Amino acid sequence: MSIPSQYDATNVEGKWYDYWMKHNYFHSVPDEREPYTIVIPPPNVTGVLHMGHMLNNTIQDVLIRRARLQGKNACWVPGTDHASIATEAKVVEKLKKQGINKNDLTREEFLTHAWDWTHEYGGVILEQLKKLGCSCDWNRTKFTMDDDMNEGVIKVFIDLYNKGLIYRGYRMVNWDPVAKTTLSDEEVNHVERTDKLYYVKYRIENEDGFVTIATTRPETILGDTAVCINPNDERFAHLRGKHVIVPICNRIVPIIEDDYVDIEFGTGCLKITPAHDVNDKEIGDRHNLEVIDILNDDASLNSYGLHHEGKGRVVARKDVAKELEDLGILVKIEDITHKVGTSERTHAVIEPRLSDQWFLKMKDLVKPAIQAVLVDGDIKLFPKKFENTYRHWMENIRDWNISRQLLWGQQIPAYYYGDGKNDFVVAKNKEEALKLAQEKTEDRRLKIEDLKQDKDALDTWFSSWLWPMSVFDGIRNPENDEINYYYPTNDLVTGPDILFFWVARMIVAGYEFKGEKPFSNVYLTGLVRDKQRRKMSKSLGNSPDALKLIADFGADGVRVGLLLSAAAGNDLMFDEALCQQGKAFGNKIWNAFRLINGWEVADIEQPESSRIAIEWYQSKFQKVLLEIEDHYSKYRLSDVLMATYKLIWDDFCSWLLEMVKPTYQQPIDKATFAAIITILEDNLKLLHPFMPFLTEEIWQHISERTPEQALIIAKWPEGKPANKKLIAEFDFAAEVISGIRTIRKQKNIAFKDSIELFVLNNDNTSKTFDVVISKLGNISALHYTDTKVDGALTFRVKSNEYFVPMQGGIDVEAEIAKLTEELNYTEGFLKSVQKKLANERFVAGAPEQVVASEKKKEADALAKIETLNASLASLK
RNA sequence: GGGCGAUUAGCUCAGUUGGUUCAGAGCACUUGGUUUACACCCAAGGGGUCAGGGGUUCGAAUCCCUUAUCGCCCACCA
Repeated sequence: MSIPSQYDATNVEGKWYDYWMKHNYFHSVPDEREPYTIVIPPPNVTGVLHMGHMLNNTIQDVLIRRARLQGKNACWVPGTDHASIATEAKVVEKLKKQGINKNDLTREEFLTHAWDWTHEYGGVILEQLKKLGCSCDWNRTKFTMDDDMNEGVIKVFIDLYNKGLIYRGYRMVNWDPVAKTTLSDEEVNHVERTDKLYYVKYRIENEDGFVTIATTRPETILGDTAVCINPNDERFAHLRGKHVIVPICNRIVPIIEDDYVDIEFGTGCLKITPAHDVNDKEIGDRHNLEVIDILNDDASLNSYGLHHEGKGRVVARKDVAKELEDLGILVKIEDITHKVGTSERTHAVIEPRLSDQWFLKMKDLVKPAIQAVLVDGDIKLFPKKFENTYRHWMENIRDWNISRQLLWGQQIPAYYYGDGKNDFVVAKNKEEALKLAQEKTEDRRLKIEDLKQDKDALDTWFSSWLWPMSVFDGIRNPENDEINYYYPTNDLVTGPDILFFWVARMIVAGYEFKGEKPFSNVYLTGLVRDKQRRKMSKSLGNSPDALKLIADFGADGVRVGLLLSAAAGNDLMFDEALCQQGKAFGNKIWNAFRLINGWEVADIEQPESSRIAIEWYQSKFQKVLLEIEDHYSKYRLSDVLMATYKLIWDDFCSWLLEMVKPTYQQPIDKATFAAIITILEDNLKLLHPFMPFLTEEIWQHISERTPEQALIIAKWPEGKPANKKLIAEFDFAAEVISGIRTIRKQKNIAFKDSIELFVLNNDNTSKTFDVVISKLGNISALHYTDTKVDGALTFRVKSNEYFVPMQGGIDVEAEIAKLTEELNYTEGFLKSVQKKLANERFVAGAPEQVVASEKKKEADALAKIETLNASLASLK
């Protein structure tokens, strides 16, 4: 059988994914084993795989595969999110292209289009995750708008309403005029912009005087219902109790006094537009001002805009400014840099707007969630610094606006039966609603046709905050076997951008509806950026095509590339070169396998060098295994990977295989071969979470395996004590070999030419690895000596001296120069150590072992100087 | 405006409670190598006042103060 020298991922990966699927390894059902559960952060149903998903899901797959190898009942629940606002926007866009206006459609018609769209594009992203190797339990795939999920959401809404936590209120909300819906505070991003600040004169009623106000939104002048000054502002004392005339609309409005006004800012005089500013609304409430809403739902001006009616707010702003200028009351325009609220989804500038919306009271709900993370530590955030962010948000939480003026989503289960503000009931369907309404009104004549369901849908996050429970049907059937087995889940892997949207709210929901945390650990990934630190975005075009990357480097290569430098919470500077490194690593292991696979095994005696090499590697493996476990426990996955990488590349390939490798065309002994196979298998287990395809491929090449023996369900290596002394002895031997190689290089001695080596063993070093030194250094004879060897090249390891005799003598000058340099360095080092030791306060103040170690350093340096001087003397 | 975090080799980052193993890793770089596992490779090297300044200490990348730069989160100043 000939095996190609290049590992070909493309032909291998599909094969093993199919094999894993066929044998149902990803599927989990409750049993007696310890569960290990992850619920996927559901991507938007219509989304496509991008770098963020790749990173995120690779991390989850690493965790889930490791748990599986550890013998836990690993369950990774996949699914998608209906993403109300994003999906609805896409559907509206698509309909528009077909010449269909959303407003011309009935709710049912629109939803049909939306479902068509969902069925067409939905799940594409899940197929892409399969290419990445994600071992999700696909039988459990959920969608946040599945019937059972909807039921759960409605149940929760009713429950919270009945507890008095959900209320309907006429409030100032964030209005997205593009999506034509309200947004929660969390969906508003404040971005810095430079705008114009307009100074406008308002004439004082029945006087000649003016008062000047400053505004960035002159069009809102049409909604002004007062002008406000600070009661302590003496400059405006003469205005108290008077009225001004609002320009353009000539409305006569009072001058009011309120402490809110900052005397220092602008003109110290503020126009009040209660319908379009949060603060103005509050001031308006305090002073009983009229509220005049001048905007339509697309932010164009309504009839209060007078002759500007119908203009969009941007145009209206310009035109109003022009009109003010023509009226001669525009005093000046300044540039101002300030933060403007924009929509998370549409990026439109948010209009503060008054409307009837549904809210969830958060203050009490949040209490157990604060306790769990910040006091009890039941839930841990990685990295920890996010706990501060979490605290700040939780402690300043405001009520959650959960209604959206959208069709795509769970419709709010409130039914109106009359015209009054409170003429509604909340129920899971019309029949129940009718009963409740009849009871409430004591009017038995009320009919189903009299009920009208609230048009609004719920915020997407109002369904996804239940995700860890609802995927196990834990909302509808709170005590079912699945929820009791899998919940609370173990780890959640997601980006910090949805810490508030999702993570915090899931914690809140977990305690409220299940009385328990939803997960124990939260791993917050960083953002994937390009190597110039720019965010990856469609508009910049700097986001690599995920599937192309997999095609070029293999899923294993991409996974390694992503995780090589992805500390929790740190942004990831992505560079294709990292995937190349991952691919090269795969090839390296592939070739190690080829080497082993090519050996002919014979019933011959095991060489001592092989015996000791294997013993050493077993210890080294254990040492690294311990490090790896420690890194896993801290979610330091790139450190796990790097430790595995070095173990396999350096220790296994560069050292162990070279040590046991038989000479060309010679067979290998049985004992060594068997040990090497076991070692290779253990290495594959450690690597499997990161490179699942390659490792399974090699695993199955090593020997015939039944489905029960597949690597994906193999047993994680057992921890055993490591022989630290042996590892230290090897490290010493490795330095000796390195010294030999240096001399070979300097003197151009080819490896195939054997050399002699003399050792002056000042250090009383163990001889355990002499056979290895001889083999890897191609030493014909290794002699111990009590005296220096003349006419030889030398090097030192610790206090030992090594001599390589040279035919035709050596370059004395060069040798002297080399020794002199080493002597100078050592003397300088000695000086610094002695200075420390001469300091009485150091000797008195430092711990004993620190002083002892300094003394040892001193002794070592003195011994080394002595040998160096002796060598120099013999050369001269 | 408030808060948090960062600044260590050309790049990306480790560095846990100040002291053996503290100045490290991977990549990149330099030099040499057609050894029959692998050039996606092997071997040997070079490279850092630990952002600047001050302080505490016998001793500081590590603790404190300060300056600078960058990033993130929160916030209704027209």
